[in-house]
Amino acid sequence: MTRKPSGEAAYDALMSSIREGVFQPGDRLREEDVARRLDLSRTPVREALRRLESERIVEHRPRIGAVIRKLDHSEVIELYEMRIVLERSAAELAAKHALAPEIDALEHFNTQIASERANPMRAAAINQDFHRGLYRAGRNRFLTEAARTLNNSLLLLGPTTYTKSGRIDIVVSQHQTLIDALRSGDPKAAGQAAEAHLTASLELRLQELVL
Amino acid sequence: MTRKPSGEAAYDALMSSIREGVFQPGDRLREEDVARRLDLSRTPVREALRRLESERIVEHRPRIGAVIRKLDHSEVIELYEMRIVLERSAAELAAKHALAPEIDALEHFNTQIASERANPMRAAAINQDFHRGLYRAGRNRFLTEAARTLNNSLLLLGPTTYTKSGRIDIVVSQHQTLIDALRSGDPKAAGQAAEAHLTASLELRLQELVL
DNA sequence: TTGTATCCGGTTGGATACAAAGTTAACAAA
DNA sequence: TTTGTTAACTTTGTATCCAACCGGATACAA
Repeated sequence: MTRKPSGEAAYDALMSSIREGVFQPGDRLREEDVARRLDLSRTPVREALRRLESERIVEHRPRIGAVIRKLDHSEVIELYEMRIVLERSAAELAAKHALAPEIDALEHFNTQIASERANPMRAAAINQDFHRGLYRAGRNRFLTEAARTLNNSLLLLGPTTYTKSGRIDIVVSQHQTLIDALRSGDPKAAGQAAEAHLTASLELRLQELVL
Repeated sequence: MTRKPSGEAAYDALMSSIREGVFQPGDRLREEDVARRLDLSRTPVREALRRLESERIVEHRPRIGAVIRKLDHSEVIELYEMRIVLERSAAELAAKHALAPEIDALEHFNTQIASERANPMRAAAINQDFHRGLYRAGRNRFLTEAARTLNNSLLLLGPTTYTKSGRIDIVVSQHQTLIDALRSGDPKAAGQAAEAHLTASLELRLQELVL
């Protein structure tokens, strides 16, 4: 068994740290610091940081270090706008290409989300699976990859908004609308359902950001 | 004047080489070779190669080196499909956000393309400007960035298909349809114009690939 | 002749050492 | 007290060095 390259390990570790909020937007990541923390040399750390830079998670400021990006208001809007673009397209494509078992799987995820009403963290995780499944059903690797990158950027905004009571039920029903459209192989309806879903999500996010 | 970091220079150099066909899909890029050629050490070269990898231009094969990717048939389809997604969205957004001078600029580019009928290379270059302008008018940095990456992938397919006689006139007229839609601020029409334009482009590309 | 084991060369993976450049802090002067 | 200047320090940029690993070639045995 060949173990995974350190560079990748460093990338994963940093990603997790960001996901868990250990590093916050605005934080500096000095190569030497990170290297010490992960018990590696600077070389693989650098590699990881450059990768984060190419995904626009960090900004590279010479002589300062990598800084975790802050998204200003307009960037948040653009981010969600882009997410809507991608997800609408994924839904349209999935309506054309998805096989019945794939749609079944989506429905299964949605049921699980509903049953985890009490546990927002868990529900959010399954929600990720749902969306990943949708992209995969769309059968376009470039689209899937773009979505993955975009989701990473989304981490910069902090944890997902699943705490509001009643929110989960709304999400589940929106998912169901999408699933129905997929089953009937209606790209247009699927696209609109996805768009409506994410638009709602954006509105909620904006309400939170105002706080 | 601080000169640009070698890593970036290496990236640009490699990118140009690919654009100009010096390196072809399937070619191996050994770090040491590239380093010698650019008169650098392996470190910045590595950085450039990793970046190319993250943009899916090269594939990283341990102990073999970076290999310039070959796109199989289904990937070509997916690539264009994705391009249609992005450009349709850019057109829709541009219809909402573009200022009159921006649309004027697009029209100017289109006129230039028409006047360079005799020089396909030159026309292709201006065509790039046209599309870049469209994205910028869409006012979404994530979308613009995704398009940039995708265009790099497109380089893997070789030079653009502007040689066919009459092709340029068709392109120009399709661009004009799009411009008209932008002027009337009609996102739907703009999106459809963009989609029609790129669909035609895909068809042509596929005809060539069969050869 | 074919299958297998072993060895050697090539290539990347990672670490360290050194150079260059910006940042910051201290100090002096207004 | 504030501002300008300088000098030390911090941090990245690049080169080089060593180690690990894979692949192929070769030799030996069945």
